[in-house]
Amino acid sequence: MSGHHTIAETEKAVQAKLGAVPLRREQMAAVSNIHRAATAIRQHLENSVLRTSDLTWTGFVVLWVVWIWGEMETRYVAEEAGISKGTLTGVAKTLQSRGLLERMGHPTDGRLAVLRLTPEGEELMADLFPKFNEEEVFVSDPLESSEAQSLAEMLRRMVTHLEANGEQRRLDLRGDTPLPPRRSGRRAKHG
Amino acid sequence: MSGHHTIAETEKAVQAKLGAVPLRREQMAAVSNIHRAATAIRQHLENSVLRTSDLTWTGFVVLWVVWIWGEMETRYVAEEAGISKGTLTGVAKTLQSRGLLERMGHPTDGRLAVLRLTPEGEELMADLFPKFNEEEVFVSDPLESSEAQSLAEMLRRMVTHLEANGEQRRLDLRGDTPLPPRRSGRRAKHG
DNA sequence: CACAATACTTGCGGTTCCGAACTATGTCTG
DNA sequence: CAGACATAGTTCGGAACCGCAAGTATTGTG
Repeated sequence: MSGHHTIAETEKAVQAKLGAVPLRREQMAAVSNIHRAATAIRQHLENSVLRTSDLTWTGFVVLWVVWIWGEMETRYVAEEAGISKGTLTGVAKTLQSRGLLERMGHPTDGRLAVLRLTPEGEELMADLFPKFNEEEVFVSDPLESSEAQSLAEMLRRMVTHLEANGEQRRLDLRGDTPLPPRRSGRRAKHG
Repeated sequence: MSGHHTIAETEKAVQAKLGAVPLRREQMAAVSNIHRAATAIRQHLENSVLRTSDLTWTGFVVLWVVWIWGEMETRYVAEEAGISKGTLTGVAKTLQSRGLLERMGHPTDGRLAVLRLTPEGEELMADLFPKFNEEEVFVSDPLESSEAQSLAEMLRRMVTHLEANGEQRRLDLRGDTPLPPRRSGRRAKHG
C-alpha cells in the first residue's frame, strides 16, 4: 500500500472541494471508510492466507458460509455470501471441480439444490480458518477489544437497517420511473 | 435483502461451529461485518443513485477520485480507487468513451498520463454526489452523528495500520517461500 | 551512449459479477 | 386436471477485475 495520499489527506481534499456544498460529512466519511477498509482488508487476506490455497475471496466466502451452516440451499448461500444466484452457480462449479464442495438435489423439492463441503473442503477450512482469523486479529490490531465490538455492532445495525428498509427506500426514490436496464446483460430474443 | 439468516443468527452459528476452537471473536465479527456492510451498502448505492446514470461502482469511484483531486496521475488514481493499473486502463477507457473523463500526457514527464473530468463529467458529479450523499445518510441512519465519526475513525486506523504494516506482515508470514503464482495469467514466452 | 529504472498499455487466462432470459419444477385455482 | 402463476436454478451477454508477462516509450544515470 503506502498510498500517495493518506486517508486523512483525502478527507481534507474532500473538504476543500466540497466546502460550499451542504453535505453530511460524518456519514460520508463513515461509508467511504467502510469501503476503503473492506478493500484493504480483502487485499491483505487474499495475499496472505488465501493465495497460498489458491482461493479467491468469493470462493472462500462461499466455503465459509457452507462450512458454518453445514448443508445449505444454494439460494441462501448466495444471499449470505452477498452474491447473485448466477454468480454462485459459477463459483460453486469452480469449487466442485477442486473437490471442495458438492451439490445434491433436494430430496422432496426438485427445484432446490443443496451445497455441502466434501471431507477435503472440511479439512481445508479447519486448517485455513485459524490462519484467517489470525489475520483478522492483525488487521484489527489498532482496535481495543471493546472498540472492535462496538465497530461490529454499529455495522450490524447498518446492515439490519438496509435489509429492513433498503428495498422500500429504492422504490420511493425511483417513484414511478422503472429502473433502467443495465448496459450489459442478456438481451431479449426479439423486440 | 431480508436474508434467510440475520447477522446475529450467523454469529450464533459461528459460535456453535467453532465453540471449541480458540478464536478471537471480536475481531472476527468486526472484519466480517465490515464486508457485509460494504456489500450491502454498495448494492444499495448501485441500485439507487448509480444505476440511473448507468455507472458501475468502480466507474463512479474513479470519477470521484479524479473529481476530488482535480487532475491526477493514473497510477495514483488506481491506488486511491483500490484497483490495479491494468483495470484502470479499461475503466478509464469506458469513462472516456462516455465523454466523462479525459486523459492527457504529462507536460514534462512523457511517461505519465493524467486524468481529468470533462465538463460533462464535472456536471454529472455535481449532480450525482449530493444524491449519493443522501443515500450515505440513509444507510447511516441507525448511527448517531458521533457514532458515525467514531466508526470512521476506527476504520481509518485500520487502513492506516494496513498501509504501514501490511506488506511487512505478508513478508513475515511467507518467510522464505515465495508467493505461489496465480493459476491463471499470461505465460512466459518459453519456459 | 549503453543500461537501468519507471510508467503505462496490452494481452492472457481465469474469476467474478449482475441481471434478464430461459428451463424446470412446484403450487394454486377454476 | 389443465392452465396460470410462482419459485429455484442455469445460461448467457457484457463488463469488471486481478496478476503477471511482455511490449512501448521515456527518463535518469554512469
